[in-house]
Order: sequence, then structure tokens, then C-alpha cells
Amino acid sequence: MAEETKERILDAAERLFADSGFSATSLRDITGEAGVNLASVNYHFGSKEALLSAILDRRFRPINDRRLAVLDALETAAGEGGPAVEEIVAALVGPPFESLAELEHCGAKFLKLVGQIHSRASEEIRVTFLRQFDRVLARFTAAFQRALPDLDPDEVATRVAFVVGAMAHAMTWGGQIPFASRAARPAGDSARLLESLTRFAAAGMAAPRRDPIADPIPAPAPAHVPAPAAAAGG
Amino acid sequence: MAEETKERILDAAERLFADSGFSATSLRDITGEAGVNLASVNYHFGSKEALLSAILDRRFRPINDRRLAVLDALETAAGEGGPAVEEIVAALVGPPFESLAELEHCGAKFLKLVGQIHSRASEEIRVTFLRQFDRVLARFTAAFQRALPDLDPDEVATRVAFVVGAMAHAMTWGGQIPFASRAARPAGDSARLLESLTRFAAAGMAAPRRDPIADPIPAPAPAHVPAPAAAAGG
DNA sequence: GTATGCTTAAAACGGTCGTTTGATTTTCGT
DNA sequence: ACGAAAATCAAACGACCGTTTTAAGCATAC
Repeated sequence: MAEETKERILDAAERLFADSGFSATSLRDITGEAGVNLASVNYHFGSKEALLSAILDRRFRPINDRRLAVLDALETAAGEGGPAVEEIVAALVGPPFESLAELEHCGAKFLKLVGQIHSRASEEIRVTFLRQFDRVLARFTAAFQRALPDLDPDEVATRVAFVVGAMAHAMTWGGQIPFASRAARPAGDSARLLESLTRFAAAGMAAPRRDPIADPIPAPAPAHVPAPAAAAGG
Repeated sequence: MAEETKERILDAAERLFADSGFSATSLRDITGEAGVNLASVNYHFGSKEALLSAILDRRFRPINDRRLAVLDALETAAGEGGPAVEEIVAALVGPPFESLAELEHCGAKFLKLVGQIHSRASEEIRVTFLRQFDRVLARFTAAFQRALPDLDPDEVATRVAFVVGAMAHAMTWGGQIPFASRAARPAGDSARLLESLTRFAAAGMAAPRRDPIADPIPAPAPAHVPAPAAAAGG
């Protein structure tokens, strides 16, 4: 019965951490929700922080493995020029949403927790957690840089950060701005959300350069593009 | 000396909340950092949560006022068709970065806190905080929907959520993916970050529709655009 | 049957939390 | 200069925290 207790703790903690945050959730909340003894957490995981690491590890390892596998397949299939921007985007943002679909109810809570980790995490957790995330983002950043040779590599890296931010926010809020007046979107249309995110991120990644003197790509909607700083400062 | 004490508490709490999060920061941390008595917080603000509300209110009111003022000016100047997408984006994401530039050191911490609030906040805080944010996002969403008449209004709202997510992430991490191996980007090039974000968000907002049968806008970089789900699932 | 290793149970540990109290000091209009 | 109001202070409150301890179940191997 050891494994069952461990998984009950992991499931309950995942849900509670996602809802209330790490610091605000007590071990008594977790063990009460899981229906196990308080001391079980320290027995099975060692500490509260180690429990969080176990939660992140359990879900993220297959997601990151899948991301890299998809990117590998894309690069193999694409040949010399490398895969297209939207393909790379899909390989980056797709796997977490697949997990959502697979795990359904419990997975959704994890995605919310992930969104939190991206924005706030103790230094210790961040190092532990981001170690395997590092190589994933490094590879994807390189792939984007190859697919967008006209852009400054730093600019590409910055845009990758925007994609991660949009993804994290979508995970946390399900693609819905947290209007106080609007109810949460019903779960289940994560496929549509994923498609919207992919399209948004691909267009953002492929946006024209900062100083498009010889802009090869016409801006789609706006007839004229004013300097952003001037527009904001006016 | 009442005002000085209040501001010292606000400044210290803003910084500590941004660094460690709300729950993980104790009032003793705050009053110790501010050099004031422990009871001062409850005397001046009533409670720890009310202190957080005061922090958010102090910085966000002018930011949101400015956002709406800029949008008003844009709509007045643009006339019938309404302002362009990139102009609206700049009006939305510009003011927070202006505050960063004005406040310099203390402002940066606030932006980090803002990024956190977007992803994790207690229910009570969220309602208090988002009440004035509501009307801002409602107006900007409407402006975007007018500027993008070909898109489904729900799709526009979803993309606005992506923009907010990218902005929040940029605020939290300064536009840098939190690579464990890479040092934080030196502050000061927030203008460049703002321009990158504006360009990225404008392109993402103006991305082609989800089902572009008669796609009027050719996808810029990729020669062929596979179905995202298929690419991620392969 | 008894010993052994793994898991659960109940209770308590020291510590820190947000908050409150009551006395004291400072401020300021008069 | 004086008295009321505002602000600060040290100290303590009860509650809850993560963790530890100690004892009890409960299989399996001898």
C-alpha cells in the first residue's frame, strides 16, 4: 500500500498547490485531503519541498521528453532548412496540453501549478525544477533561431520567453483573462485553446524585425505602424 | 511621520512580496526591512492582505488610468475605423514599462510582483485587485475586436489573454527565460524589451484565423503550415 | 511462533505566524 | 505650554506551521 499512499499525497498536493500556492498550503491540508496520516509526507518524501519536486518531476519528465522527441522528429523530417516556426511552436506548447487531455481532471490542476511555478518559485525549487527545463528551452531556442535567420538571436530568445509566458498564462487561466465578472471557461476545449495559442505564438515569433527598413512581410491588419513608444507616450 | 512610515512599509513589502511571494513573506520580514515596528502594519493598513491591496492600488491606479487615457486618445485620433492593432497593443503594454522607467529600482520589484499576481493570488485579493483591471481589459478587448473584425470575438479575447500572459512573464523575468545557467539580464534595457513585446504581441494578435480557408495573409516564414495537433502528435 | 522490515498512527516538539494589547512617546492645534 | 489625538513601542496571545518521535499494525522469512 506504499505506492497508493504516495500517489494519493501527490494527487492531493498537486491540486492544493495549484489552487492555493505552495506556501499557503499546509501539510495538514494535503494529508487531510488525501486521507493519510500527517507524518506520511515526511516519511515518503522527506520534506514539503521535496514533495513539490516530486510533483513537478512526475508530470514534467514525460512532457519534456515528448517535446524533445517531437522536435527531433521535425528536424529529421525537415532536412536542411530545419522545421518551420509553427511546427516548432507546436512541439513546444503541444505536449503540456496533450497531458491535459490525457489526465483530464487531475492534469488540469497540474497545468495551473505549472503556470505558477513559472512566475513564482523559491530559489531552491527553481534550480531543481529548471535543470531539465534548461536543455529543452536551449534546444527550442536554437531551433527557432535557425528558422528565423533574419532576426537577432537575442530577439529570438526574448520572443521565446514571450511564448513561454503566454503558455504559462494560458495554463493557469485556461486562456481566459481572469475577469472578476466572468465565470471560468468550461474545461474540455483545450484543443481549441492549444490551436489558438499555437497560431498566436507562431505569428508572434515570426513578427518582422525591430527595425524593418526593408520589411519583407507586410503587417497584416494595421495600415500604418507607428513607433510603439510614441504611441504609448502620447 | 505617519506618511513616511506607511511608505516605508509599502516599499519594503513590495520588494519582499515580489522576491518571495505573499505567503512566504512575514510581517516581521517587512517591518524589519522597513525599520518600523511590527504593529505598524496592522495599525496603518489593518491586515496583511489589506497591505497587499494598498501596494497594488498605489501602482496600478495611475497605470490603468494612463492605459485608458492613451486608448481614448488613439480612438479619438483614429476616427471611424479605430486605431491599429499595434497602437492598441502599445497602449496596453506600454504604461507598466513607463512606470518601470520612472520608478527605476523600486518599480522593477513591483513589476515582478504584478507578474506573480497574474498567476497566483488568493481569491479575495483577486477580486479586490481585478475590479479596476476589469474595465481596462474590457475596453481593450473591445478595441481589439473592432480592429480585427475578421476574427471571432472569443478568439480575440483569448489572444488578449495571451498578450497579458506574455506581458506578465516579461515583467516577472525581464524578458528572459529563467535559465538556471544564465545570469539575469541587466536592467535598463526595458525600452528594448517593451518594443520586442509590442511587436510580438501585435503580430500574435493579428495572426490569421484558425481556419483560413481563404487565407488573405500568407504565413510569413513557414512554407507549409501543418495542423498543430498533428505536428505535436507526430 | 518469533523476528524483521516497511508502513501507518497519534501525539507532541520547537518555532513562527498574524494579530492584539496596553503603555509610552510624539505631534500638533489651541 | 497644555491636552487631545496620532503614532510608536515592547510584549504577549492563540493558532498553525513543518518536522520528529514513539508506538502500533502487518505482512513476510525464518
